[in-house]
This record gives sequence, structure tokens and C-alpha cells, in this order.
Amino acid sequence: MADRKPIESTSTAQDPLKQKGLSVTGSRRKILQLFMQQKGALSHRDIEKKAGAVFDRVTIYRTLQTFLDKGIIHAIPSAGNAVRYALCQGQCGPGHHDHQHIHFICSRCKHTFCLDHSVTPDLHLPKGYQAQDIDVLVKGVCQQCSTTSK
Amino acid sequence: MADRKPIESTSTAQDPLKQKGLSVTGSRRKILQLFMQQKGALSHRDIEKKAGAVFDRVTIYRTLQTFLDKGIIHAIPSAGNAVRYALCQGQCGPGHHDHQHIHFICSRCKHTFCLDHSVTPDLHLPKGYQAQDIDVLVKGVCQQCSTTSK
DNA sequence: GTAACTGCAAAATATTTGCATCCTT
DNA sequence: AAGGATGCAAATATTTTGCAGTTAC
Repeated sequence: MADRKPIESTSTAQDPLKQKGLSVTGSRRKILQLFMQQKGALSHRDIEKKAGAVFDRVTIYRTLQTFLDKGIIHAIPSAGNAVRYALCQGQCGPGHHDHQHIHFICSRCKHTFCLDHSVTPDLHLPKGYQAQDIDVLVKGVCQQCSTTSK
Repeated sequence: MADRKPIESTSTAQDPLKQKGLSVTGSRRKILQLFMQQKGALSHRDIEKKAGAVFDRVTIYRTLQTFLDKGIIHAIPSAGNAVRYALCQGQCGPGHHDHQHIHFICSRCKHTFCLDHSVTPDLHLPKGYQAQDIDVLVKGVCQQCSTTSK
């Protein structure tokens, strides 16, 4: 505690935490960092592993929930029981999430990516059905894995 | 047991259980029936509620897994921790699932439906990404709810 | 200083596994 | 009769909740 370095390296405008009115704490900073480094999606378990035993499991649950609420991250649906989370890109905020990108799940490396391509599939819904939100999940082989010979 | 009625009302060809080479048991028949009646998706919990305390929770887990393996039902991704299952329509079998329909989640009644509309959204994936399977999740208001005034 | 965040303990849920028994074929 | 399915018990794993101590602002 003697020589702590100033963690105020980012201005309020740049810091998602401050932008959203959250107090800046060690765990939030760290978890946010993991998401930014990764540029991919992370499950609760992934975070637990990557963060080591630094935080309590409970803190991760609460932090993820807070980030979801504030529109800092979004949840990516999964057919198994391993929901993943990734940083929001657009102007998401408390209550509203607005994403128009594909979620790509690599069947080889198992990573999940957000592909920034506006997709508005030609939906022909039956009469009476009104679409509010669309999420496209694509399973396949990612760039990294398709170039790797293995 | 004295006067049991013949449950062999369906021929082998029509019975999904027999088709897939599964023994026909009470729980499988019942769970399959729930899916057929419902014509919507069911979560593990839904089944537990609808079936009452007739079966053990474990039997439901195992039955769902068996049905998934055999291609009788498919799992529908979810952003929460409530994966749902629905009957397969096409020629799904052990190992391969092939669905080209939209999964519609009603934000009002919370039901999930499979809409049989071939959708092959115009995917423009970045170079190197190869799609194998596509799942389109649409959130909105279903027919039933949109006509109901509530 | 105060409100909010975190860690710890514990409760509540959910899922998996082993084994003896029962049922389907 | 034999293999497979089910029920029960119990081991694991996951998620939620309460509360007291700590930290950010």
C-alpha cells in the first residue's frame, strides 16, 4: 500500500465505468480489462479462470449483472448452459441494448466472436408476429482456425 | 395391471421412439406427448411442472439427453439460463441436426416457437470465416399475444 | 461521512453419478 | 433372459442472499 500507482490513467469520457456512473473498483476494472483484451466473448467460468483467485465468485456474478444492466456488456445466447458475455459496441445503456451484429461460435477453438456486420435477415414472419429484436448465431470455423492447418 | 389398455396404438413407422430404436417407456412417451401437445418449446423446468411429480427429475435429464442424441428434439439457445427444447421437424438423426427455421421468443407470454420459414440470411462473413450452421433468434410479440388486447 | 462494493458464509438450485430394481423387448 | 431405463441417494456444481467490513467519491 506504500507506493500505489495512480489508476486514474483514463479520463472520465473514455472510461466506460465512469461514463455509466459506476464507482471504479479493482474488480470492475480488471473484469472490464479482460473483456477489452480478449475482444471475444467470455463466460463466467472463463473470467474465473483468467482472473485467478483474485476475486470472489460472487463478485464476478454481481459485476457481470451490473455491466449488463448498465449496457457495458451483452449476453450471447447459447444452446448449452454456458452463456457468454461480450462488450457492447453501440450506444447501449440502462434498459436498452441495441446490437446488429452476428455472433459467431467457432466449432474448433470454441471461441465466440461478435462480427460487426449489419444483418437484417429477410424475415418473413407469419402474420401477427412482430419482431423486436434479432440475434443471429452462426456456428462454423473462425478465421484463425481456418488458416491454421490443424 | 389387470386391465391395461394397449398403448400400441401407433405403428412403428409413426412412432418417433420406435423409429429411433428406443424402448417405449412411460416417461418417454409422456415427455414426447408434452412436446407434441405444446407445439412450442419447453424447458426442463416446464416439463417438471407439467408432468407433475410423476417422474424423477433425473429421468427428465436423461430423457432429454437421449432425445437430443437421437435427433428427436433440438435445443434452443437462450441468453438466460433456461435452455428450451422443441421437436425436430426435418430428418434429424443421431449426430446431425438440420434446422432452417426461426426461433421466436415472445416477450409477452414468454413462450418460444419454431417458425417454419426457411431463412438463409444474406450472410457476409469476413474473409476466413466459414458458416456451418445458423440459428436465428427473434424476440418480439407472438400472434396470440398481438391479437389479445391485454 | 455516506453510499456503494466486496468477501465470506450459507442457503437455495441445478446437474451429474452410482447402484439396485424394474421394465421393455 | 438380457439389456436398458428408472428411482433413489448422494456427490458436484451453480447461483442467490445476508451481513459485516472496506473502499470510492
